[in-house]
Amino acid sequence: MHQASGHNHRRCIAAALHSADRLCAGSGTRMTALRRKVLAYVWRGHDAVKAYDILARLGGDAHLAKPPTVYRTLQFLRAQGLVHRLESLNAFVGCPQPGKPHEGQFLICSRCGLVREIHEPAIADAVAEGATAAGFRVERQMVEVQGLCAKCR
Amino acid sequence: MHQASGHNHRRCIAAALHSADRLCAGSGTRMTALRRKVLAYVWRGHDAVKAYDILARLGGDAHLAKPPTVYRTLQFLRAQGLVHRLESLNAFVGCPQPGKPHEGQFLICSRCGLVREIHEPAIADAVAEGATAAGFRVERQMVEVQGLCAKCR
DNA sequence: GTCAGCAATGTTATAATATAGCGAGAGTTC
DNA sequence: GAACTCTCGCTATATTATAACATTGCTGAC
Ligand SMILES: [Zn+2]
Ligand SMILES: [Zn+2]
Ligand SMILES: [Zn+2]
Ligand SMILES: [Zn+2]
Repeated sequence: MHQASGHNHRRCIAAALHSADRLCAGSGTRMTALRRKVLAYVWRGHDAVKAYDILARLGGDAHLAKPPTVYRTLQFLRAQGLVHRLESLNAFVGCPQPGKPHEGQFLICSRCGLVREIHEPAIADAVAEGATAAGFRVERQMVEVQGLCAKCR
Repeated sequence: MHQASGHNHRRCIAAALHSADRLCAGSGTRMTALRRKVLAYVWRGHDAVKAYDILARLGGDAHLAKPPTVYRTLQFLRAQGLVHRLESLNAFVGCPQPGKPHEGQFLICSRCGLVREIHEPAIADAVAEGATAAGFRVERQMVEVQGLCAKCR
């Protein structure tokens, strides 16, 4: 787990859970205990989480959860915009600014695992322009950058 | 398989195999029959190929290939720059301009499967700038766009 | 030529990631 | 409380990928 030092991470978790309540209330969906538990675990740090790690965690509670439980829950959280999937890692990360649909870009530290989500219009615009120039109509952008974070350089 | 109409696809395959010969000769590696066969199959069209489809194809030749054979061969081809991996599809596609290391961007048609590789410095630059602004040192960029190609729009 | 060395491929087993399909339970509505 | 629907459990299976070791076969020194 990556725990960025110099900040009170409990606030990150609390903020994520609060956003979840707000979003679910707004969309008529339910923020159940299971979903809350999974979201909290995704937010255990600022790195990406594997589905089977969540599974093991839930299983540890003596419930012995099965894969569909985790994947369904993750799908729900993604649909609410609370969690993103990192395609290059087959892993999941909490969205720090859920609520508004966005084209995020992800910076992934290959040393400590930190995942930082940024929203640079310049990137999204450049991608959109490049695709349009090639005759493509963009539905979804996936931008993931592997590298070293400020602390690990 | 996606076969873009209006072009002689045999030339695409021949060009890929020729590039492979040239690159291997230049790097002191061997373009073996197996590698040639896999590369030719990756180039059976302009869409992405799954590892286990390659496996089935090789197995069809009565050799019954095993997964490591395919993954090792793909790894070799990727190392030579002849093939790219599409992270969002868990699939592979031939590089139309191998030989020079490049930060490619991939446009993936969600209807017909066509994969088009572009090289827009504007995209790579925007990503590099965004990452640098966030304190990251970039090692590898992954840009994949899902959408509709010109024919499918 | 032949033999040592190394690159390539074969083989077995297993790990890691993900979904289909159906049924039971719980909250909501009327 | 009966009907409805969303949620969750559960079994099974599909898909993607790697570890570890054995064997084959090319290549270059001699
Ligand atoms: Zn935090
Ligand atoms: Zn986000
Ligand atoms: Zn072609
Ligand atoms: Zn390329």
